[in-house]
Amino acid sequence: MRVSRLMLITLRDVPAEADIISHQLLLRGGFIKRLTGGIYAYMPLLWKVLKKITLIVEEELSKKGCLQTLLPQLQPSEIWEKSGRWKSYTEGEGIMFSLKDRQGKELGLGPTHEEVITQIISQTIHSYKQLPINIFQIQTKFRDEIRPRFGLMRSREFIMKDAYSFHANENDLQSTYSDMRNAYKNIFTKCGLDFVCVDADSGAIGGAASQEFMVTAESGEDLILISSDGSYGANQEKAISIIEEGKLLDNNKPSTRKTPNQKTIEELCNHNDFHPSQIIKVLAYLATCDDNKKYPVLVSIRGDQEVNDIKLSNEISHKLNLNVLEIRIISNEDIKKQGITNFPVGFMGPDLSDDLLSKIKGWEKKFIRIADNSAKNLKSFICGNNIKDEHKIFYNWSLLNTKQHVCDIRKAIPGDRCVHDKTQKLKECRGIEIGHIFQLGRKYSESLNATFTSDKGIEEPFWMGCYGIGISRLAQAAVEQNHDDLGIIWPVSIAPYEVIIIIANIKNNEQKTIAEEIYEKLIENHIDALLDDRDERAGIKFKDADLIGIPWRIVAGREASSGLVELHNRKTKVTELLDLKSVFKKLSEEFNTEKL
RNA sequence: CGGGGCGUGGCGCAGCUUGGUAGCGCGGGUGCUUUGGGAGCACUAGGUCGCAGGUUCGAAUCCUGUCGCCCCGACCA
Repeated sequence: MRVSRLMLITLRDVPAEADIISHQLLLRGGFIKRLTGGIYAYMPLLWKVLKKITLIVEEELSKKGCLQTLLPQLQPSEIWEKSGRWKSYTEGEGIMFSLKDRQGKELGLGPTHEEVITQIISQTIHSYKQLPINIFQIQTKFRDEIRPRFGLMRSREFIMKDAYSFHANENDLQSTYSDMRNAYKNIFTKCGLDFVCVDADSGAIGGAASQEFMVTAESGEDLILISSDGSYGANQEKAISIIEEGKLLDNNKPSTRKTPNQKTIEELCNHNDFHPSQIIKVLAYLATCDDNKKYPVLVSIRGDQEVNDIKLSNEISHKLNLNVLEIRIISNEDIKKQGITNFPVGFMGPDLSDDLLSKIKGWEKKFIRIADNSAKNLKSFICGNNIKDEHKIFYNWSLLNTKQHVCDIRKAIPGDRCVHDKTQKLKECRGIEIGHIFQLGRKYSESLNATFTSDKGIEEPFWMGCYGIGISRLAQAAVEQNHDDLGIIWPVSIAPYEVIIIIANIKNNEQKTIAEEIYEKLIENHIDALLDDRDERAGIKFKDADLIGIPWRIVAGREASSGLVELHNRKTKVTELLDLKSVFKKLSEEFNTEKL
């Protein structure tokens, strides 16, 4: 391609809409153009990048025996009703765009395709003999994000690769899952990215095991925790760790103590000789579920620890067998609105009586009581006495007449010791999620009644897996990770063009001739080359080449008359003055091309 | 949803406090000079000042409403 025909419009100033470097560079280089909030046009240069990523993905998936398809984006509400996701995806903070057609029938714009593919597979596949199946598509997805931001990182319309696998049994699912994990590692390595694979929460998709692939970058939206040896990594939403030993509380006689106005752990410790790890912190939450009911939840956790809301929300989901749409701390306003006068905020114990809820309207009248292991494991502790300005001290669980659901809802933090190896500690880094793989199990096949006949002649729901890659997000993540103050430094494998040949002075015929000769030879040898034939000053061409991040630059300039050109590497910034033969030799080594 | 900020040629901004119907830099076009790191000079084109009301002799500027965009928060007792 000749730059004169490339529609290359670069900006010197940073557009005000962009905040992070990758977004700024993509805009300045003319890779993307915003149409409206969270919706972008992929300009020709970026489309080349996206196609290269796509090719790598297709090639690696094809190696694993995946089939490619293209599924409808407009989807009827019925299949989403059946899977139980219509409400949670369209109401409240749901992310699905929904609309009505002229008959008044409800449709959704696909944010993902579990429902569609499950229905189609169940209609076409009937026997275990036809399994397993692993099928994927690369296409535009729509999500009405609460807050789109950072350009392609969190946009409302984006390109995603999603694959779905169907199996006769769990073992087979697990083996495909691990196949796909390897395929993903190959894909991201080929794309030239630094990434980590971490344990993850499966979120609204649901299912059992799930892992995320993260491109490490300062601006990442996710906090990930990694062991120093790299053998354990998890999203903080999911991370587990060994809790620091607390300070043991003396085994004194249980009693109560007046603690006027000491509502917080800090105040309690300041006024008494307590350590936060000796106190049980009790938090009242309100969970809104997809049965339209609001459930009060009483959470107990050791005073020096924090609650992981995702873990908490998952536990409630499991316990009630419902989807939790929203979970939040019960606010003073809630209490006021409900007309409860004696709610002992700051002085609650795990045994807070359900009687408090008796007059409440619109909430369930019993607390779901959840105790984190950290609280349950305390032999002797301090906790609220359920009366204003009073705490129980030197108490133990057998003295509290209460039944708790005991589990792990503790937030792991950097510095915690690792479960797999006590000598290692978790360190934090930020990541951009570019891939996510799930073992869905039979959640969707059961709800959508998608079955096959097993080798025993019995109808069984499929075992399913699903595997996503954010193609457009990956492109931007690559920029976030690979740039300098001059612009983008694309990894060669996904660069829009591999080589740019600059004619320093277009009016100089020797330069022009030698540049054209190089250009033709590169094109002949299937090297993706750009020829900057614009009638511009050399400086502009250098700036543009750097900004749009072409990995190799050849300059036909001053030395053209003696048959020499410059070969410059964008990343290493090494420049060599070479004759044509040497240039071709070097490039043929770089690109594994025999002919050059 | 809540809070904050911003809407003025393609991009970045000034003007608004104290009303008098738009200006700068970049970019575009033409010409001359220049020619290895976003050139210089001259000329030139391009704007219903987001939109709708209102106040006023007169509104980019003041008032009301509305739409759009960006940022922060979705939090512990």
